[in-house]
Amino acid sequence: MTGRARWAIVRCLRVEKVFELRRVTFSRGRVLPMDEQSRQRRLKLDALRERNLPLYPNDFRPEHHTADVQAAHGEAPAEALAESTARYSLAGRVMALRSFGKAAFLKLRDRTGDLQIFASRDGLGEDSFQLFRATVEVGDIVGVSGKPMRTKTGELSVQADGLRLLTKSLQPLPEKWHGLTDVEIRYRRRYLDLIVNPDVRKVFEARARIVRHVRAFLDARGFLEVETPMMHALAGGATARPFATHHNALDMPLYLRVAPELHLKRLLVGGLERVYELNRCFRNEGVSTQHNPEFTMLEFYQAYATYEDLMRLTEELLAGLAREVCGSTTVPYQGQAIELGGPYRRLSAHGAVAEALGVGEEVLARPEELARLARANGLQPDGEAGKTVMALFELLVEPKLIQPTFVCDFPLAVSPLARKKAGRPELVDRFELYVAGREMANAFSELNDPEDQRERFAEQMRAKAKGDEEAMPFDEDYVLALEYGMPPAGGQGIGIDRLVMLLCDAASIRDVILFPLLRPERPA
RNA sequence: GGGUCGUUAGCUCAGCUGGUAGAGCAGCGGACUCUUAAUCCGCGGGCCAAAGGUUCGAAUCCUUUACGACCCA
Repeated sequence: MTGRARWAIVRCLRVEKVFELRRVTFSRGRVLPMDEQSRQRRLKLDALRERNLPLYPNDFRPEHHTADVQAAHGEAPAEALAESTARYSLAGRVMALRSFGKAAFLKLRDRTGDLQIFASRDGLGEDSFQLFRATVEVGDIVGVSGKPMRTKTGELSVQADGLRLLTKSLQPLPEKWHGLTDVEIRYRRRYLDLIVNPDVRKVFEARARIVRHVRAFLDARGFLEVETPMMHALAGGATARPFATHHNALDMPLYLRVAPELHLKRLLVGGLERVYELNRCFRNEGVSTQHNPEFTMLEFYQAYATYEDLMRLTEELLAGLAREVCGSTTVPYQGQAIELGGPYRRLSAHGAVAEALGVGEEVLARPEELARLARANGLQPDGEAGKTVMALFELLVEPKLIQPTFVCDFPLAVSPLARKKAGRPELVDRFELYVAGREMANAFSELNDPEDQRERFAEQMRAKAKGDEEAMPFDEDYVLALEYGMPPAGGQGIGIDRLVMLLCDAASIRDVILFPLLRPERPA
């Protein structure tokens, strides 16, 4: 044994002794407990130290992916592979390791898939093989070079003539058979989830395809993608509570936007005519399987269009997405088959509520009767008829709308930015699209009468004064924009997270957001 | 906000009416050049989420708290 090696071992023993006494490691000045396995993994780096090799080298350049090997030799028989002169260099994470005395099988995973590596003393040479044995284990990232082969059991593999540890994993991976199922750890350490559960990556790849398709769909129709402020002096455009923050240099309160609507419509005033924004919005409300405080919304606005035009556009968009992502307009969702090929059923909000209550629609117009029906369903009517009707809608109708359904003609009281219905001033030209019992989209013919808009804001202020924390603030600057003249237009918002849930058959919004909001593990 | 359930080894989970904490995988030592959850022999590993309480004795019973899941508003 060389002096250096002996010194290294002695040092290890000392280090081990310290750990034995303290059982801790140090991280950013904090003392953390360290378990046996992590300690063992650190010790394996000593074999590299003894040979003066870099612990975390970055000079290996893989020239292929595992899928390249599969594509080139997927069907080739063993004899053909034995004569093949093809050579590959690959890099990836060791997902499984079955070791024999002088040979071992590794399952190597890169972003294209898995491939088996055969590492033997004969292939690597005595020294490399011993180094491999001393340092590499499941979870590590390695670089491999070699030629294709087929094992006795017929599995396509690469026979390694070079194998290097590129990055040591100091933490053990979750168990190979059951994997990682603890949802809390899956969300908190999404990287682990992605390493161990390949389907998770598929969801986020699908999400990227969906977003790309939406953009391409709108771009092809002459819509301009824009970015408007996420920090607003007034959080308008939706009835929701905002997150508040503060700008130090300007010493002013700011709010994270709850919707981009009012800025996008200013752009209609500016003559852009067709605009869209696909980005984050923030709402300061509860967390659930349907709600994350930050979420991604698409909003688009088209001049000289009505909400009727947008229904047709929506059918086209969703049918195209279903074909793109699921390969069919019929998509499975939580055990149900959802048909996204249009046209979708249409019904009026009042009609649907009246039907669910088993009364005539005219009954909803009588305040006493409406209040009585609301109380009979466990609601506490607050006097505003339109709001009461929509509360009944959410309770009785919404969960039953499994197949895509446009719900039309909403009460004025819940629609402060929408155009009044001609001849029915208590209603607006608006629809919401429901799929699988959930709101997927919200659209209306835009209100472009500045005097009417001024009155609607005033009504919101009255509601706020009465304690409605979700009521919209009065946006004088927006009314000023309308006074210059906004072309008649239709506008729509689509919740991208819910859309991804639908197309990926995900039960929880957390399954389609890489890093959903969770409370800190230890309160600050 | 309310209800139900959960939190035990790195991971997946047992642990009965209270009697000193268990398995598989992973890890460590050894054997093995064709495995597929490799196999075989041996060995370590735990503040039972946290704090209080009841008890001779608590992972187990009670209370509170934290975090999470599901359902409801």
